[in-house]
Amino acid sequence: MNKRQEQMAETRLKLIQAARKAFTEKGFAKASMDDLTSNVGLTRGALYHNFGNKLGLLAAVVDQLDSEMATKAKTEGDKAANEWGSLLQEGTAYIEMALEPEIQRIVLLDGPAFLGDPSQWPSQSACLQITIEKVKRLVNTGILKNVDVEAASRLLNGAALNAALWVAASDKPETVLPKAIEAFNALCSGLVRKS
Amino acid sequence: MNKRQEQMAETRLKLIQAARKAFTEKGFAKASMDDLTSNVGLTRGALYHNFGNKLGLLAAVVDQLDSEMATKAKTEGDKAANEWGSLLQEGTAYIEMALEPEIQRIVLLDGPAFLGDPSQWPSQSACLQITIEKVKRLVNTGILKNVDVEAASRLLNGAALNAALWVAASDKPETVLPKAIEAFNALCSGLVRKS
DNA sequence: TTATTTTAAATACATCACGTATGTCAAATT
DNA sequence: AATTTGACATACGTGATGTATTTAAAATAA
Repeated sequence: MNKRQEQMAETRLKLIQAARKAFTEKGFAKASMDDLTSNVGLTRGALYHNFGNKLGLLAAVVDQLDSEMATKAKTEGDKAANEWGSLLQEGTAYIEMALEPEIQRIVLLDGPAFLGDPSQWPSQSACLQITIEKVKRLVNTGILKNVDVEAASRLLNGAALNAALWVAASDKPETVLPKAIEAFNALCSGLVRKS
Repeated sequence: MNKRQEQMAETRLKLIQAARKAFTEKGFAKASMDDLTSNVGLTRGALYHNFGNKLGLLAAVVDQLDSEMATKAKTEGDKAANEWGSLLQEGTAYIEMALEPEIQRIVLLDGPAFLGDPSQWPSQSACLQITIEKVKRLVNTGILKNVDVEAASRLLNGAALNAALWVAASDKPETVLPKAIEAFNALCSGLVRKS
């Protein structure tokens, strides 16, 4: 790799790091690009050169977070004993991740508002893809009803997201979280094929 | 009522109308207050006098839309033969309403991003309240499992919302909509107490 | 090694939107 | 009829984005 490319990769990392912090703390709309760049010893020149504009930077940040989420969800899901438990585990993991301010603010709130529907993002919402894969397998093995895979996956993700928003905004998250997970599991059971 | 108050009420209506239009077309962030006020023959002076700031105007608009949604959902739900069907009907109505650009852009995307968690809005999300009432009654009559009412309601609302975002962003909404509704019904059935 | 070209990033500038401070005129009050 | 209130307009300051230009360092070529 070039010395130039190395340098550039480093500034991209720096900028994304700074953006994650700034967007989380101030929200995308109120985060100043002058501020966040100077925090890592750069100027907006670097930012526009690397990401085109403010939205481009947001897209890059969302992409990074989304892929981190997908990895984590998959890891957690794989810990379960069977495929069905795996779906529940992934959902739980998703709810818990969505409690992190970084995820919530950037991916769940600002992301859709400024970049539009997640399924049309460049990253194509890796997180949703994971759920789709899992549901598809469960439908194919006959464990789940024969519902539309993408529909069911999107609904599950949506439910998990709202659960997380609720938990995060509540006074006592630790009390509310188990209730959210229980309700999520109940909803999931609605997809099971009746024996 | 005063002549002055009459006038003021009229300008408030005008501004909210203009805002609904502008926010829907450009999104909250990119909507210019100079533009939307001049569209109804006013200036930003009127806006700041009546709503304090840009966020105040958004809150007023969201409040209006939210209460329209709640009314509609209730009306649709009341058409059903029984309480259970009523819940499904409300959910369906919610999904269908969320297809309207106005609802989607302002209430579902910009609202949470700029005003925060819907349950903490001044309107307290009338829409969610309706669902909570319905679920509460179904739990009390023993039709639903003994899950936490608010948790279940929030998850249902979240699922419906994401379903709508999906349908709206799809190429053929008319094909996708029934799939979304079917999946929603399946999820709901997970809340039913086993006989 | 030296000269030339590329290019990552900085700087300077134009534009535009928000919010505040001030002004104005009609309407309500006395 | 005089005075005060207040709904809205106007003028201005601040700050943020995006673009055009410049700089300087690294890659390439001679």
